Order: sequence, then structure tokens, then C-alpha cells
Amino acid sequence: MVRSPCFDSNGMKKGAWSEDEDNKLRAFILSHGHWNWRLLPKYAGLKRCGKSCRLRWVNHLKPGVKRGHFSREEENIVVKLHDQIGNKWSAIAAELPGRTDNDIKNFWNTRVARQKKPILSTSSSSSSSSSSSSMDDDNQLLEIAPNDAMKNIHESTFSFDTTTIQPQLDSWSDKFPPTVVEEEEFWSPQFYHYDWVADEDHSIMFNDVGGSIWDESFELTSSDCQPQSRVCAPLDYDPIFWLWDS
DNA sequence: AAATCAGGCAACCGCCGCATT
DNA sequence: GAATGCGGCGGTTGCCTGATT
Repeated sequence: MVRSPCFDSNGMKKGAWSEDEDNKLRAFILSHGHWNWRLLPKYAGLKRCGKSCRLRWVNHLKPGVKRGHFSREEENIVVKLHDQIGNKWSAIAAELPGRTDNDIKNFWNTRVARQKKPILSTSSSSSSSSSSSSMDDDNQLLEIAPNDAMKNIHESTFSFDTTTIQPQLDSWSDKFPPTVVEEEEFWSPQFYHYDWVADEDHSIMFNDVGGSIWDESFELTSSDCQPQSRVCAPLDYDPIFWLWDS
């Protein structure tokens, strides 16, 4: 999880911070503030460089720093702002009280950016329509209009693969038979898939920033919800949302 | 049970912009 | 205007841990 402690050529300690170091840094800053990061470690009795102290304070010790998983709301904000301003982690962090730029960067790199994978296959059938998709006759799909909650997502690049799609959990298979949708052409070298559920009033709620439609589709969080797949088109297309009609 | 793999994340590195001299 | 120092930022590394083989 953390680097092992070591010392650089100047005798400055590097790597993981000990509890004792944390206590020294916290106590010093709380009583004296941080007027000069370069000199601070000397006066605080720490064998660390100023940058290391600053990073430790900002990302871990500073009062109010949030730890743990991002809420759904926070995830949506990160996705939205990243679409707008790109890798401006500090600017994004400014909109999320308690979150640090490092935290957001890690979140994005490990749980969002990774989901953008290259397309694995394409079909010869061409389509320029956002609503072009064939459906299995036995499994009627309902198409619903996107709502405001989807606007942020729509600004990202999306595509999808509709090879064999089926619920992954046995408990769902009984209730919702596997459905096959014919493979569609892809519009984009990247795709993204969000699992979601709809409440009774058809409001949209995201479950997770899901993986590819091949390996993570149809994750549900509530037994009351229908298995659903949201399929998004790239920038030039309107998103389409499908509900399995059970 | 051991080895390997992959995900998560703390921490480091180098660069940049701004303020001061 | 140039040089210097500092803080801040984004990219990247590398260790730890849990999952998988």
C-alpha cells in the first residue's frame, strides 16, 4: 500500500509516514501553521522534505479530509467536471469538499479511466442512427427518453457491444431470461457502460460506473428493479435507454 | 498452500507559474 | 528584465493486499 521508509542522499526520509511523524506534523501545523514548507520539517523535528510534509498534510492530516469510497453524487460530479475541464484534478477537487486532487486522480485512474477499453470487434452492418439496434423478438425492449440525469454522461464518448447479453446471476436468470441483441456497429474506439436502475417514477439512478458490457452488465442493487442495460451513443448521438420488459 | 495477478492508493518526481529580490 | 525560491499541480511509480490460479 505504501512505500517502505528509506532515506535519500540528503538524509531525508522517504516513503511511508509513521504515526509518530504524523503526530509531529499535525501538532506543529495546528499550533504554528505552515508559513514555509521548506523550513517546516526542520522546526517540526522531521527528517522529511517540505514537499513531502505538504503532501502528507494536504492529503491525509488536514482536518476535513474525506476518506473512503466516493458517493454516487461525487462520482457524477467528477465525471461531469472531467468532461468539461479534463485532468484538472485540483479544480475538480475544489468542487468536492473534503476530497483532494490526489484522491480524485486516483479515483479517476483506477475506477473510471480503466473502463474505457478498445473495441474488441465490429460489425459490417452500418448505422448512423442513435436508435439503430435490433432486438430479440422474445424480449421486447422499451425505449425511454433520457432525462437530465443523463446529460453529464452523454457528453462522454460512448459505444457498445451487443453480442450475447444475459444476466450474470442465477437468481436473475429465472426471472429474466437471457436476451440476445444483434451485434451493432461501433461508432467510437472507446465505449463506456453504466449500470443503472429506474425507480417507479422512471427516474434514473446509477449503480456503478460499470465495466464493459461483456463482463459487468446487469448488475443490480435492488430486487425490485428490472434488469436493464443502458446503451449510450458517442458524442454525436442521443443516448438511448432500454428497459427489459418483464 | 504457494505462486501469480490485478486493483488500489500513498507518495515521489519533475515541471510550471507566481512572487520576490 | 533576469535570477531565484517556493508552492502547487499532474503524471507516474511501486508497494500492499485481496483475488485467482
